[in-house]
Amino acid sequence: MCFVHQVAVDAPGLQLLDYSAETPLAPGTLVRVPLGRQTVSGVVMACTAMDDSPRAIALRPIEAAFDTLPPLDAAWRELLQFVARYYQRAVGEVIGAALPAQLRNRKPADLATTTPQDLVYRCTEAGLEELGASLARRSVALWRLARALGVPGPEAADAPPDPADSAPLALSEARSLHPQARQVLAEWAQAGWVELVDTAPSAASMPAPDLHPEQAQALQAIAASDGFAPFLLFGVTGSGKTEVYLQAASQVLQRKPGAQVLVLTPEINLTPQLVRRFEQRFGAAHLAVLHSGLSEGQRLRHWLAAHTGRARIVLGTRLAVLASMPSLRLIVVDEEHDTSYKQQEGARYSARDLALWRGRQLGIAVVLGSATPSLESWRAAQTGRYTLLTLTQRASGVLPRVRLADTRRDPTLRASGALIGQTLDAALRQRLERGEQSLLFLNRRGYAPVLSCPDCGWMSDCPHCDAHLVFHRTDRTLRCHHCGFQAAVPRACPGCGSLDLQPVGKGTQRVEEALAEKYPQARIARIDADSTRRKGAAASRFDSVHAGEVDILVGTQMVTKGHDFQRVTLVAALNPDAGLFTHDPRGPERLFAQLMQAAGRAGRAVSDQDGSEASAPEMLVQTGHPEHPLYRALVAHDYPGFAQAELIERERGGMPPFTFQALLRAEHRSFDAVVEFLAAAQQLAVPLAQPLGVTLYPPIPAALARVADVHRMQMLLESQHRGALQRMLTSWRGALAAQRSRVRWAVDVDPLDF
DNA sequence: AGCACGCCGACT
DNA sequence: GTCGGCGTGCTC
Repeated sequence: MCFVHQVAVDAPGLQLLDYSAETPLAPGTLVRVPLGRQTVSGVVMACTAMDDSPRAIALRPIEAAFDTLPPLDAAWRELLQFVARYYQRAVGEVIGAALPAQLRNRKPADLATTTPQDLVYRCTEAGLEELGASLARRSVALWRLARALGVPGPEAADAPPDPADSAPLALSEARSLHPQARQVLAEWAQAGWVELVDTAPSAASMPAPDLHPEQAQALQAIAASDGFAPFLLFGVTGSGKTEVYLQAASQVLQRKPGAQVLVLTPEINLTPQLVRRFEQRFGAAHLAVLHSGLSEGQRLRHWLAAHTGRARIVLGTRLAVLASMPSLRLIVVDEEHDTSYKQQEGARYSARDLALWRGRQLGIAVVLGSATPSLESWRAAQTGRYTLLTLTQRASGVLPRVRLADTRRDPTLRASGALIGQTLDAALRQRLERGEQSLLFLNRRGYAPVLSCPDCGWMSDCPHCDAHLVFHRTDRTLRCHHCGFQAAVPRACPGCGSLDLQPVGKGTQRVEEALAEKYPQARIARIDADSTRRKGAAASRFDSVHAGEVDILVGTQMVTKGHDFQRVTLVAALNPDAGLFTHDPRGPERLFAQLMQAAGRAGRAVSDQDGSEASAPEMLVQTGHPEHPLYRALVAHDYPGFAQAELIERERGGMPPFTFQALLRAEHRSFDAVVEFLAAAQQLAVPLAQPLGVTLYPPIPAALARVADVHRMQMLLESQHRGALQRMLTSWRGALAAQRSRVRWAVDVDPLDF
């Protein structure tokens, strides 16, 4: 007697494969199976007794099972299959995205050592006082450990230690700071410098603050819900959405022993404050974090904590939506409009949409939070599919006043290269005089987006992409932000030999330089992808802003996310107009969200020196189109009005959320090959699309038509009905695969970028 | 994705 | 005469 197991194997491009085993294995069991010459991990999806019917392929046996692990439950397996089906990918590819790499390339025996419960240490008062002095000056790793526990650095040796500095440190984290962390911490515990924190699942470790009436009402609605209940929590920055998440989570955990909560956030490294609040409320031991910045070891540990139910709260980025959570009872999606929830390679899933799918599957509440919801969610709330919960009060001060500075009437901006108009200049000087902080943001890093020759019109274009090389002044390079190409700045124009090459446009570096020249007394910091590439660089820059060591902060969108700057009273957008006139239909929506989010960074500064009242928080937008409805809505803080207008446009244009879309993307080094492939694809699509009422659009070049010498084109499909589009895609995909083209292609369902 | 097999250029 | 380039095909 023998049993056939259908296994989802960790190999992109593969559907379920059949393997044999002497004894039946439960569905969900993680196994190691032979695949060609190698051995890979997989998940048993089904098991049947072997019949006598002859098979085309001889079965190979399952090599081993991870029998110390609980099997993946039916709900998770269904999720896996759904993602593969809906996003038109092989199951094997989704497995690769969902399981941590260490599960995928480890043997079951190796796993036993990583499963014991994480230990969490905290510094004692004695430790805070004495530990620092005991450390050899040169052991950087030991200092890293000590600092993580809250031990003050050597420079602060004179100041009395503050017990509030003590921070809990999990052994799993400590290992990444010091290779022998286990031993070192054990020794420190012996010396009485650190103590083990009780990590038994118990009541919350920090009391919850009182809610204001709107928050209480929202919490009440979530708590009272039964079955699948999607909520849109609509509230401006500072209106206390996070506190609603925390207390909703807390209620769920109290109500049902062992229950789990999933909290999704766009980019975890930009939202340390959110992580900290969940840690403080529920204790680090009950929290698992899942994001791409973790080491493989950490990733495995946190994944296992979620899978075994040890973690009560799982906080993570989009990939966390695929985590195994056997007792999931509540899902929160913070900043639900954020486009980083959409995976942009491989299985192009939307974590926000999958969160809703899981919520429906399990019959639980899903809370989507945003100050500027996606139009999809806003419409769902308008039509009653989601329950709208609104927070209008801002706990931490008033909303900043938004002012539009008309750049057309500003003589100072006439000069070529001028960046700071009169209005902004006055506002900046006022902040500098009062010792308050300002935040300037623009969407270009580098010094200038392009270097150009005024004589012959030559531009610094990337030889490998259809994009400009960006001029970086600090190291005098021209860099392609798409393929990484770098070149030295040419001495003379390659076109005509002119020596007068000019930077055109403004990047963060150039703004920083202009500010330094204009305000020599100001302390200026720049935060963008270039200045924060080093690990921890972003955090230390944000810290110095919080500490008041910076007067003017310049950055890209990065600075508008996640961080509350209490001392910032002025936020300025230097040149956001480009976002108004893109060909991207979601351009305005994104611009509005970005500006609103930036506005939220301006808090009510508490003047700490002489007790005088701080400036009222203000946002300034430099624009040549102050009459534009988007800016009008921004000034009025009127998201609903803006959304209403955009939705009317969308409906008129037959665009999402009124239709459903899919994109076939194709790319190859040979342009002709791509054209040929898409022409064939279109031919195949016509007979499939017609009976289903799916609209086909002709192939067009992608927004970035060439990246690293690879040509990219795409073709759009649209339908009134999700189901019809799905059926069309499934059969089309089969026909395309049968083409055996050398062109790389993939279907993107519900695409965000065109 | 790996990892084969499979036919064409520069080396000991 | 080989070593090896990566194009295409398969993995139960």
